[in-house]
Amino acid sequence: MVRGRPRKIEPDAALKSAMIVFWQKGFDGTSMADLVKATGMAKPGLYATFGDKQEIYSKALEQYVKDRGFHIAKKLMASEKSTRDAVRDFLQDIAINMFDQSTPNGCFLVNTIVESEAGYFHLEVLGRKYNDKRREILSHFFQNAKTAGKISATSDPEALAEFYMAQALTIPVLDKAGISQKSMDRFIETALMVLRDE
Amino acid sequence: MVRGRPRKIEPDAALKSAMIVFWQKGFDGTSMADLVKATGMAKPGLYATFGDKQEIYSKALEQYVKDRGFHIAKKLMASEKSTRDAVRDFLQDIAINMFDQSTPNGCFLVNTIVESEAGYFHLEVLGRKYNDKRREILSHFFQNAKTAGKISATSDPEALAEFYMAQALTIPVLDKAGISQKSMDRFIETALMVLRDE
DNA sequence: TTATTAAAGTACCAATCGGTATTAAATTAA
DNA sequence: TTAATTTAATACCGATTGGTACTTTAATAA
Repeated sequence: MVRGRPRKIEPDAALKSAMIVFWQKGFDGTSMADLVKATGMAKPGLYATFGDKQEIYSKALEQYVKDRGFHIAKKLMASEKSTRDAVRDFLQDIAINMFDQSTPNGCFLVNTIVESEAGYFHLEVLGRKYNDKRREILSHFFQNAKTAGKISATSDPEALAEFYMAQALTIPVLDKAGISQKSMDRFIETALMVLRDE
Repeated sequence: MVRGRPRKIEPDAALKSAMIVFWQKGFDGTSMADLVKATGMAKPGLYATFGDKQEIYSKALEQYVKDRGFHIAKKLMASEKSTRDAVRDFLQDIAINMFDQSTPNGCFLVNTIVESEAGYFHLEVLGRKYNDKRREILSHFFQNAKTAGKISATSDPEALAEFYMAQALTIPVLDKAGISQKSMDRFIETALMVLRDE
């Protein structure tokens, strides 16, 4: 059996709470006191369990991406619909998350990319790493679609992957800018016009 | 003549310096000490001239949008090229600003939109206000193009305005994500496929 | 000169920042 | 019971936070 005093808060639960706070208020906007209040852990417990503020942020972002980011991209890969319809689902899945009132607006990954600045520890590296991963998944998707003859032989899978990865970044920004659900739907349809022949 | 001790730093110059710092480090990431160092004004001078930190931020953003944001949109309005070519210029003008090494990466307005969060003073209101203005200009552009017969009668000017306003928000995020100039060009060409018939 | 005006500059405020040393409590193994 | 182990909890650290009171300096008007 495990010796010592039992934990009051499980690390995973604490990390999830910390994620919400960082997502909502950013790295600079979040204080250790905020994390203490949100997680229910005392400050020394946070340091012992996760490390310093930067490490808590890194681990929170990692959990966010694993839980949310890749899940949608993998659903895209598994889709058996037409390319156009599969991409529509992909963008709509992201948009639906935006209007979920039980989580903060926007996207934690996009926040990280935008808040990062050269010399600002590894926020920058972190944001790019996860974003590149998402673009790779999209790249495989369009590569597969091309070899399967589902999209035109003259289309550029890399360019399409880059474009729709960019749209996946845009949707959270539009959400933060206060766009309506109706406008969001129209935006997605317009973005799909790039694939109008497919 | 003006009585009293002459200013060491002109308010406009100080505001420009403050703008760069806020642009680079965000509202939370910028301290009053940072502003003192950047502007050359002492702290009491900043308060007397501009007000508190929030007011300095508001005025810095206002100056940013007036100097940079509308200038590009107005150039679009004045363009006599085809709709497609005019929009290409519009997006490329934004991209060129991104790779200007004399200013921070990204866009101050996008940073404001992303950093803002419900209940977080008027960052939110501020960001939306300026963004709406830009969308209106784009809306007029596509409206004009439609009545002039430069784009198809079946196209939706509001949807096109919304889409390209969104791309104008995306370019700075791509810049922050570390995209290359070559990829940026390819991205713009892909985004123009929405107008491929025009 | 001498007021008057306005800005610069210094020094300070309480509060909060990220981070840690230390002690108290709760569990298991012996 | 006792020792060992692990976490919780309190209290504290120096540094920095946003913001201000007060003094000094440099100009003009009388």
